[in-house]
Amino acid sequence: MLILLIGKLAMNEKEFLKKYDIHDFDVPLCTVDMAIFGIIDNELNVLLVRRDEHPEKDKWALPGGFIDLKEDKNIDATAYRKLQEKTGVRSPYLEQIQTVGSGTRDSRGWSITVLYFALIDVNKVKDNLITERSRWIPVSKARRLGLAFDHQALVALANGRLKAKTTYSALPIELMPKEFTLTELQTVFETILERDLQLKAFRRRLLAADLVEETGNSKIAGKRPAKLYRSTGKDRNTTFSQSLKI
Amino acid sequence: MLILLIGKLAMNEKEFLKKYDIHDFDVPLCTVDMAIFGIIDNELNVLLVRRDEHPEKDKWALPGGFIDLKEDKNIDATAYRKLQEKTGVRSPYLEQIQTVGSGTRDSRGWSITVLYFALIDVNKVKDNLITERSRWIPVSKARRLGLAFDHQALVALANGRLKAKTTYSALPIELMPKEFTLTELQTVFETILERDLQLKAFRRRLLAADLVEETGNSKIAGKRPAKLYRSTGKDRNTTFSQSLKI
DNA sequence: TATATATAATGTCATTTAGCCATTAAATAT
DNA sequence: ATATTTAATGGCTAAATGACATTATATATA
Repeated sequence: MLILLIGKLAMNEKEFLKKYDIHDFDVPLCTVDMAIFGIIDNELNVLLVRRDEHPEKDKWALPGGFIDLKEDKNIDATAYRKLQEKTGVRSPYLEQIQTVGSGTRDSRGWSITVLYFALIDVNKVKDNLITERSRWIPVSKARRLGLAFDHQALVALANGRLKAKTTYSALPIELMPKEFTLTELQTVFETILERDLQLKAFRRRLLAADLVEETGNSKIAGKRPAKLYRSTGKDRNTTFSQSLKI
Repeated sequence: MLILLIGKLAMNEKEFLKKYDIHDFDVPLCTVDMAIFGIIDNELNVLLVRRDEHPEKDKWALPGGFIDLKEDKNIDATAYRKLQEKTGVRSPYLEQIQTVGSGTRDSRGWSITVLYFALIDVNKVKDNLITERSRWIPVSKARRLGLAFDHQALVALANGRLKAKTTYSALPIELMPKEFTLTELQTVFETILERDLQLKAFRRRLLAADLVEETGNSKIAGKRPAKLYRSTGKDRNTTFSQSLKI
């Protein structure tokens, strides 16, 4: 009897799925967009592309696109694929930020986009991928370009998240080349936070948490040579108990 | 000439949109799910519903559903609507957590869900909405029910976010009735954090940040009457510079 | 060669906030 | 009255950041 019942339920579900067609319902358009950040000349840049197609053709936009239902196992895979296509970078720092959806943000109809942000060392990006239609643009200048859709707001969202995380983590290390001086790293932090930091407090914080270590090399930029450091790889997980003031 | 060009572009876009049909592409199924939390008998509960329909019929699940493309202006509106349907609560604390998507989480095909969490005072929920098929269930027991889809993981995600936020904010105040004692509030914090807190440190933190204020009333629970407090309404925005240990 | 200068790095104390534990306060029960 | 129990405060310690002075190491130049 119990088995019969289970059998009946299973059959019902089978029949249900047989008849089920996603196209019977109105569904929103669904995309993944990437805010890929990198540091160029002590400035925070975001990778933008000029749209090849309608709508919003020829406007600058965040790289992104549709989920490939055959290729992408999950939604993170879509983001990794997009990032790979645009930068060639293997293992970037990637994090989902937020999903934005409304009936008005895309002229094609009700649409949602899952926004990710990525932090990469710009030197790792394959040169041939940076073209007239795919460029690093300073975040401060991006708003003047009149980005496609609501991508202006998406850049602001991603930038806000990066800024917030920078007050309680060492995530910006992901933006650095293999070897860097602590002065360079501090400058990157200051760029993101849009304020100056105390030199001593900054170093103490990073070193106490064992987030960076000396490479033994040094770099002559100014007068006295600066020690070069590398990441210990802990920066993706470490959160400080005390956050920096805003 | 320039005007002609613009005219041409505009026409192209118009034509493009005319031909555009979302159903020409394979799109994922898209839902919104809600993890609605409340405190009952000093325990963290989540509102679950028994599924009326296939797939996963009769299994317990998070309340949720499809975006109503005609009614919902944006995706937050979908979440508010779902919450209103299930609880009748007007202005809950609501926050988007994460979007989960994969080809395997739903038997109907590739699907994504935008997960929200809400914090409400259980007393505000209309009694008639709590039925045999829509019940408060302790988070600790939810995992034993074998929830539908990946809702087990979604509850864990939401619970994790709540726990994390409780270390650096006063968000759990949103779970309290209008008037409450600080001992009661501390118990709620301890429930969420799954550890005891220092009485003095807890009060100092909340009072110094001006998050609660005396109502002038008191409540006789044990021996000495306890002062009753109310929220000052700052708890949604305040983040402490120093987070509690985990 | 000595000295000025600029950048790098460290020393030290003040401030803030959480952790901890003892003590006091205010009610009820006996 | 006194014991008991829960509520609330006092006061010290510990940990981490903020602020600023001081020292270190290179180059440039008289």
